[in-house]
Amino acid sequence: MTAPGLNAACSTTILSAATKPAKVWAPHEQEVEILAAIGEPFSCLNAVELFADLTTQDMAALDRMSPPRLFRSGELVFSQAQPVSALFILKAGRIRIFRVAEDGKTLTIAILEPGAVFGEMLLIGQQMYDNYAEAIEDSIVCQLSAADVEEHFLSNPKVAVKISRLLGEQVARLEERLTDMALRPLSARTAATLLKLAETAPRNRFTQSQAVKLTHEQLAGLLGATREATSKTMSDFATRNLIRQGRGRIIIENSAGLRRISRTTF
Amino acid sequence: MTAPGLNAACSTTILSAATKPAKVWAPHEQEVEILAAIGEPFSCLNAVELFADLTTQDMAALDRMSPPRLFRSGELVFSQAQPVSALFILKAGRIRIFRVAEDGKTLTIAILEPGAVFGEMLLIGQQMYDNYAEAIEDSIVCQLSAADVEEHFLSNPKVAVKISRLLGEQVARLEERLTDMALRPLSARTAATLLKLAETAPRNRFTQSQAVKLTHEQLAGLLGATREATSKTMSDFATRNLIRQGRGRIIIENSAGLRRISRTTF
DNA sequence: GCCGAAGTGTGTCCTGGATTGCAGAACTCT
DNA sequence: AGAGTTCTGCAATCCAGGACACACTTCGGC
Repeated sequence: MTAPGLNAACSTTILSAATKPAKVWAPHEQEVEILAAIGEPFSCLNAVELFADLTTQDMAALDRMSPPRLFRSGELVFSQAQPVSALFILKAGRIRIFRVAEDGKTLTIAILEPGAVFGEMLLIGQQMYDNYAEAIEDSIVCQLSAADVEEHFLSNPKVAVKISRLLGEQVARLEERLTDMALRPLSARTAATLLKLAETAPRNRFTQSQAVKLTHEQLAGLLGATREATSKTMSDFATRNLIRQGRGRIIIENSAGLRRISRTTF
Repeated sequence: MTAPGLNAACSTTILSAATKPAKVWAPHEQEVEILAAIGEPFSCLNAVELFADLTTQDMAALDRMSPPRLFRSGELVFSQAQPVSALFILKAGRIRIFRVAEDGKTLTIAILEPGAVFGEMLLIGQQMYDNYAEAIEDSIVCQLSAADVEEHFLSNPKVAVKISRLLGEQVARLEERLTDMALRPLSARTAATLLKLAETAPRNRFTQSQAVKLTHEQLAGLLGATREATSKTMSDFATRNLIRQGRGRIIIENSAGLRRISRTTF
């Protein structure tokens, strides 16, 4: 239950610690909390599906080679300046992967939850990869160097197949998103995105409602829309009782209704 | 030189035959031409980069199992109704991969040239894959059944790695396209797309100009825009001498100029 | 408690493309 | 050579969202 899975249901203590953003480098007691988490018994590797087929020895070896590192909320994990040369595993916190246009506008490709693996492009010898990764909460990230990955990984056919599957899913998701972008109005995209995000989110066992922990601005980045337009859509949804709003969090009230809207074209 | 590569530079006879569309099933002499191509000495498999690492025996075996099949211009290679259950190799002609929205509007995901492999999602056990594939010229396609692929393929780690690379490139392309869609105006997207298409196209050795063989409508499908808007952009480009137009083909005259526009944001 | 920052609600104006509806030009087939 | 298709070119109108510009509120820090 403390094992970091793909959803955020893990290790509440870590998460709640990471939740408090500390923009201006204010090392206080919360930092100790986070740092404590680094030393926790659970390695970066286990419980990450990608590594499930490794031998215990390999796993241990890799684990020793992958020092956990803390990124403050707002810090860049990688960028053009510091191009990807490693495989990252997100242990705690949240990371936003995004791209930047010439004029500075950005589109968020994904928002990662603990347990996610990123920087996978390196696995396939891709140099050109102009994505940025930024911690949107204080986050703990382990990194495996390219060489280590090469040695322990690509040799193992089971892992290779798993990587293919991973990438394949990503392709499917991206194609879906692309067509949404091209031929669906903002309202539909918003509804769809909320639902998708909710899947990952923990469900309140009593009310069955689910909370998405994002600001309108972050959501807008994901939708490829402006903050204003997104806000408008959200308050529209709110008045229709499809969602409830709280500063930085959105609670899905009526997922059926959202699903209907998400299928709408006009 | 007759070997089908990833660009369209191969086997001119086949291609020119396939060029003539025959919408209403009019089996005439052109068909014989196409059918003749089926029997040609070159197998579907060799010269496709994905299979380069197979043993000659494996290759021969697979080749025997992959009957070439003719699709008329306009025919569907697969769809929801006939979901993907095989790996396809495009031997001659051109295939358009696309998705459909509820209201019937479509977005073209890719336009494939001879030598391309598609239906790769099956490789990774993806069922949900609501893409359609349609021949936009008379095309010859070989197909490998899922079982055959499984047996001869996934066992081979080199091939697995190659598949990863393939998918990885696709991910990169899609992310690029997604951000273009989200934050670039039509003109920029059009220019960028033309340039990308031109890469694949053969280059006129004298003028250095390259021709993209698409109608405005097909291009619009790729851009996620209407035919009209695309036409407008194209004639704009034409008056600026960036391109020259011909029914169903666009000749790049000034790729530097296009590149400049493709980087523009406004 | 107070202050500043971050997050949200609105309102107005303005524009890039979608929509609609034709008309002419270029091919293809017979 | 004629007839039906397929492409391409306009032009008029409409509208979802972008760009700006603020006001208000909630929160975390001091």
